[in-house]
Amino acid sequence: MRLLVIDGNSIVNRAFYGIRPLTTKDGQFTNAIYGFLTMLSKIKNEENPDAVAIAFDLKAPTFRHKAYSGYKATRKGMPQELASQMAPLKELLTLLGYKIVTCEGYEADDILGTFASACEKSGDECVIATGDRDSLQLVSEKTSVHLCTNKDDILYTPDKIMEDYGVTPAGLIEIKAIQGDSSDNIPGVAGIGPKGAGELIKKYHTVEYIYDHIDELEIKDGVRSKLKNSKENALLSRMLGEICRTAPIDTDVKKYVVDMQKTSECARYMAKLELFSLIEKFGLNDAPVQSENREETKRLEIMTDFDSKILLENIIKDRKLYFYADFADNELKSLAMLYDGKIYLSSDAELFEEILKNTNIEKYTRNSKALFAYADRSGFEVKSLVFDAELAAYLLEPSSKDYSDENLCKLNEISLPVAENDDYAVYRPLAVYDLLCERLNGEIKANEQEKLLCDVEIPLANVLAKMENIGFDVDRQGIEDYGKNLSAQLKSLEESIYQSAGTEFNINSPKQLGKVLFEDLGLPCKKKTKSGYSTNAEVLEGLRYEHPVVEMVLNYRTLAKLNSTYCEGLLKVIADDGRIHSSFNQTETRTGRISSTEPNLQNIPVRTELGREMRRFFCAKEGWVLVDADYSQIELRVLAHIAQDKNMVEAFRSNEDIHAITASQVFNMPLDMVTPIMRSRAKAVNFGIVYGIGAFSLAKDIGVSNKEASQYIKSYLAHYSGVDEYMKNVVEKAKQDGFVETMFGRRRYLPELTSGKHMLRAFGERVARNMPIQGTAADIIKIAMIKVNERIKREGLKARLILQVHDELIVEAPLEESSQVAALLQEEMENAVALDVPLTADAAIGKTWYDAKG
DNA sequence: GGCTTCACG
DNA sequence: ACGTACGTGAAGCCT
Repeated sequence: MRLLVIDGNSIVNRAFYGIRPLTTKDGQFTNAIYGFLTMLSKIKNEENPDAVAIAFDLKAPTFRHKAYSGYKATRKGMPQELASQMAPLKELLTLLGYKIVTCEGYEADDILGTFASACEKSGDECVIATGDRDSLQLVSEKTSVHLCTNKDDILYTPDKIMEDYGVTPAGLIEIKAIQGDSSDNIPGVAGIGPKGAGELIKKYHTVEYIYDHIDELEIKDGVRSKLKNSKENALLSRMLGEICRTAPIDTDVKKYVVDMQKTSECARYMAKLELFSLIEKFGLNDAPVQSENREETKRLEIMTDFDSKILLENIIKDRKLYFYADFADNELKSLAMLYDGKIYLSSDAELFEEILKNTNIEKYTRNSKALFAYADRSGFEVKSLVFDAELAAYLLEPSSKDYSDENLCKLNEISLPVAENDDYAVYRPLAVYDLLCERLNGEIKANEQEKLLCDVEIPLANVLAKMENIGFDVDRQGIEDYGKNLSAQLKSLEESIYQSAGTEFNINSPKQLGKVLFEDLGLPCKKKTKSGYSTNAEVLEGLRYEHPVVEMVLNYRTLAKLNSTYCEGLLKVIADDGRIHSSFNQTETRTGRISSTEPNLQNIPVRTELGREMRRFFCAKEGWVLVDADYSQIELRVLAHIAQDKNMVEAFRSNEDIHAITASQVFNMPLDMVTPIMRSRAKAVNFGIVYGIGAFSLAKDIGVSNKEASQYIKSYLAHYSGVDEYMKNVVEKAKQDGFVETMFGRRRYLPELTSGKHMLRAFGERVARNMPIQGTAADIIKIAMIKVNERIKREGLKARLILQVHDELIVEAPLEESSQVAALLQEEMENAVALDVPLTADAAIGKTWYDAKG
């Protein structure tokens, strides 16, 4: 037989650098994939092999995976633009029926050498396709090398090697030992290059012979002394330069016969990568249509009458289960399991618990937070939940609004089976859930997001489930009294406003209010909205002294907000247990933060004293206290780390007031001369930088001229040059990749960057600057939450995490645990990840949220 | 259901 | 010439 062995890494490099950058609409680079497959097709046509093996190096893990355990961030090796194509390429090759060969501890070269030797023994023919002349040493009567160069491909046989180099293939190893190879860290003999090495080997054949007869050789004394000086290096190089031929791989040629079965998947995958010309090249044109037709005729099979025990045994044998669970009133309503292509429906809570608790059943599901919550209420832990399609889809496309199974199937072009009964229609996606999960998981792997999914999002769902179940104790009576007080004040304010304005109108209607202020009273209008006059607080502030009614309206607004959103709003959602159980949404934000709804506990007032009073009603239960810890300047610290800004890193290491230091840098004066005004301006610049700043908005924010504001920014970026560089680079990279990412590989795609509209593009650029910072901070506190819960469990405490507010965690703890909890909370938050700057968190203890917040 | 406003990080 | 900082959720008005 004739075996073609592809040097995968070498060919993919050639493809990447040889073909202009190509990307899909959403920014996935595809030029290396395209180039590889084109080259593969050409080589196959020319060489006509019976079997094909594709060898790859096992790539070193990238830094992100190590960051979780505190590894310092450095990335080397292949550029991201190429690295991001490796996984999709391998997936596609596999779908095309090729076998990929890798081997722990061995490089692709060694795999080539091993195949060559094996063919030698078995009498098969071997053709090695590579772009790298290193492999020429493997040439023999049975092995040829198909060398891909920029111009033409050259086929090397022993004769061709003799013609080009004047030595045998084995002689090439000897030449290399003397000549050296800087790219492989092979030293060779100092001062002798390819020409000199070639002459020596042509004459004396081996390095060993040269050194055994060093004083008898007919060579110049200069060359002799160079050889003598580098003897050790030369002998070492001789060893390093010889390709290993004994990698532990399967060399049975028959196993590498190409067998393409998944034609339709191939065609779809290529279509997804927008490589339409390849579909034709590989003859896959008709594939998708056929497969759609086949799938459409599939009927949904529902099983309702079966023995739970037998099914459970079968599932345990499979070690894997795809299922949906639905709940009603905190009870299991239906459990739908995919087994043997059929849907098994059950409401057997015992079976459900057996499955969830079983470590040997890998569970693939959706809405894992609800599962965790159910298990938490029932008093057991879910084990081996390895995949959640919603969470996976969120990591793949965080800007999406619809993670329903139907939509995910649609996006992945998976057609659903037909349901004959409407009641069962909801299970249609479950019938193809194995396919969907496989597809999503493949993409997660291709994006290198497995750790983010398995070590962050899935465990976090468990933490959030427990937080929702526990809830936050509130003082109902307190809120009611506070609300009554507000209502009374509102009533009297309302009358004063009518009197002052000289007319009765709905103060809550911006439209009516605008008419009264700007038409009836004739106040000057500075700003407009789409639908009329703007009456927001900023505008009203400006009119405060123009007319007494303005101040009253401002007050009215403040009180009305407190009353309706907070007093009335919160009273509506107090549960029977006297606590508020917010929902924490894990797939809502485009940056990786969590959000909170019904009610939103992440925007309880704090900035004004009156509003802050609300927090007195959020309390710990009898005999317990709240322990509240928040990160100090987490986003700026993340920025210092990501941008690797020497100055800013130093500032944080000094543990001084960062805004004051910034002021002293921007205003160029000693730290003790910084005034409060200067500090507050510097603080605004720091915030602005994180948000992707413009001079106009900064000027508006701190009330200085546009010119002055842009001066601040200029000075800031001059002092923090690492930040300046980061801000430029991150936008540049986002334009190339089509997305930005956090330290942990969370992505956000930015189609805005390719927009022709200036506004939209500028927005995309600000987001590119902001998301890696906000997102990394979000990743960090998520990791901290998981660690805090693990720690509390490990130490056997009763304390429990009840709330997260982006950079703040709240734990409810028995009074006697409070100092231990405060210490562990601070410790886990500060050590959640290791950055080049310290992370600091401050913890405080109190009976209510008001008291516990620093 | 879109718009405006305002609460939080 | 454009319009002006990132990320959320809730309430109320109005079409």
